[in-house]
Amino acid sequence: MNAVSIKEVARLAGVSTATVSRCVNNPEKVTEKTRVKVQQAIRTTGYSPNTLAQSFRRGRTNMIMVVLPSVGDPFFSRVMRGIRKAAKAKGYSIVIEETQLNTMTADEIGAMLVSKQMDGMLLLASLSPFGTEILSTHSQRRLPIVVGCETVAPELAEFSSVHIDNVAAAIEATQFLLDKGHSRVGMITGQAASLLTKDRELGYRKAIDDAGIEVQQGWIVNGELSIDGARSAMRALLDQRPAPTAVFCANDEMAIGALHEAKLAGLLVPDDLSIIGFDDMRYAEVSDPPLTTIGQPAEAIGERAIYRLCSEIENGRPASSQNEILPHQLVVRQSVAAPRS
Amino acid sequence: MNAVSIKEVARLAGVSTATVSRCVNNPEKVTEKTRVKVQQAIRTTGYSPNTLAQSFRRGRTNMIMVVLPSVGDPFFSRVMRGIRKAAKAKGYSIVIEETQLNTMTADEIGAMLVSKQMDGMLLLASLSPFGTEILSTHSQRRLPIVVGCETVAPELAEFSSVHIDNVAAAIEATQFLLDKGHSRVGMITGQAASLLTKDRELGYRKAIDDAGIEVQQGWIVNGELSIDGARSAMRALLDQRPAPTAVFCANDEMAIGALHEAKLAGLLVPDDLSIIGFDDMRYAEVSDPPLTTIGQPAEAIGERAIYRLCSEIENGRPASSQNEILPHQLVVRQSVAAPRS
DNA sequence: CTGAAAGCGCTTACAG
DNA sequence: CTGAAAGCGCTTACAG
Repeated sequence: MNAVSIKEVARLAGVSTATVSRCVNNPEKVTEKTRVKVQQAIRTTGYSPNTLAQSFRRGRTNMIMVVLPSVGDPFFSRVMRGIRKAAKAKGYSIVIEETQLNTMTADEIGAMLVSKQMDGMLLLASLSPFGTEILSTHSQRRLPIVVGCETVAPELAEFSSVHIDNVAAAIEATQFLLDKGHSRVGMITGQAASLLTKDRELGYRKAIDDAGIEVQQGWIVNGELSIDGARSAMRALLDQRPAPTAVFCANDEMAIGALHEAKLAGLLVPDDLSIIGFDDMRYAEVSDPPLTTIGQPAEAIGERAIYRLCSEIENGRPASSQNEILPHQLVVRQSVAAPRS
Repeated sequence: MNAVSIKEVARLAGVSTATVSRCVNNPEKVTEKTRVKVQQAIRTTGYSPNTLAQSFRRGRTNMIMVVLPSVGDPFFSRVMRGIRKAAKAKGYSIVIEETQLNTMTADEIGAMLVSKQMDGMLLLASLSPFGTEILSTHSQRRLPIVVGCETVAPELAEFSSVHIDNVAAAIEATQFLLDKGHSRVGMITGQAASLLTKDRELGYRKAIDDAGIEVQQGWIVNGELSIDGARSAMRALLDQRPAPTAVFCANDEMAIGALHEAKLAGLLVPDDLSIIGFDDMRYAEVSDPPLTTIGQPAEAIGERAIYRLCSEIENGRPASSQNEILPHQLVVRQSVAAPRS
């Protein structure tokens, strides 16, 4: 049950613990003969250094905490791939933390970051109570924090970030609907607290506005970033008189729920109703009809965010935050058409 | 950047570090007066104990490692909910580890388990090279390991597990197809290495067999547990002459890919082809048509697995492993019908 | 109730 | 190249 310690290895190899340590960490500082002896002892005991003690002693864990809203969100598959790749290349390990909708407050996350001695944090989730508190508790310590995917909250402005231009992407999505000839365009958005959807909402409003259309009361509905929430939202949208002929959903998860609900209501998509999503998660391509959406360079976001974070860990936080904007892409499939008549 | 230590708090409060420690961990062992003084000092310094040092000193991390195949797999949303709930109730924190298809060998996982001083591990993924090595390296230490969701590999038989009866569930799913009148039933399964799908395959074979039907060459195709893999698999299935009129997919992810591919091939589901999935992940209900599938008590699996693991951590591993079987449930929706003609 | 002291497993100047 | 020794931050018998 309890692991072998360095002492036992030292005893078995007939050397000091310092030498064992060197063999493990700086083999070049040790004679071949000693090294062989020690390696032998390591093998027979099955010794594996106590990371806790190592990190404790070194004052450094070489670990990065990745905070995401939920394991089980398909969007993060690709982001994680980029994260793993970059972390591996830079020699860090990743600790995944879920915030699971307000299960964890900013204070808890912050305290955990410090108390677990993480070298830095990649924040892929935005909780509303996040901003100021994280700032106040940890900003003085200048803990390296990079924000990914999410737009940066004003209170988090001092941290660097890596994401697409959510406003521009939302404008593009909405404009695509407008260009098809739609004039009544609804939107299913996320909780008011969600920064992510706030920017997408901004883009939507801007596009509608620039088209000289007034956003009607009831065109923007909260879909709670979930399938079920989006289904209710879609019902509300369809109850409007006149109802929108096209709907922009702030993410694909909601688009899939909305799409289903529209079909349940007897509408043909895209003939009777056009739907556009956001994210291009892997289920978007195989939905019926395949979903037109905004593609995010998810893997690149993860990768770039880690590189940036590592650079901050190694060189300290830059004087001013830097926002790295990666290109998005409109993915045209079959859930959008011109309005009827 | 570097956190405040207990020393500084002690100095500020004018007490010993031992007293500060007591205030934090056993407040009842300290006078009210001292406690107030210390708490004040803690507040002004923003002290938060170094978990590393704590765990190191205590020889115990109170952490459980949860190993799952991939972040972004929607099935685990609900499992994680159960895990979190139980872990919180029992006072453990969770460390999530992804294995991401062979990115990590059994040895690495095992070494990590020991070196990170985890109190136990919940294994929700099965990699083929897992069994024996984990066993050989760590079994002597009797590290508490519980296997969840997955069927237990023979080499892992000494560990307890919590899962549904995959064989019975697969029989039920296949039987449902048979009962509708299908006689040519194909299956899209996972990699040969996947234990999970091996059991489901077993159930499928048993049901077909018991119906007096011979499983034809080419009826069982590897869909690699992915959407794309399942799409290829479905194409292969449809190339059969005569082609199956119904397909059992070893999980919903593949069912969704297969469903899409069937529709692309011009088939009507369920009229021309019936499809049944496994897992009842959240996208199953909103697929078109809604997917008939096997529902797993995902949250309960997570919860029970953690309780079992905690009990092993606290009371030691039981002499013989215990397998806890939770009830599954056939969820009838609209992707299955009687065969044509 | 409180403090002085030992020690968890490791690494790293410092001598030799 | 190698070893003796100090010390990372904390907790916990042991005295008092």
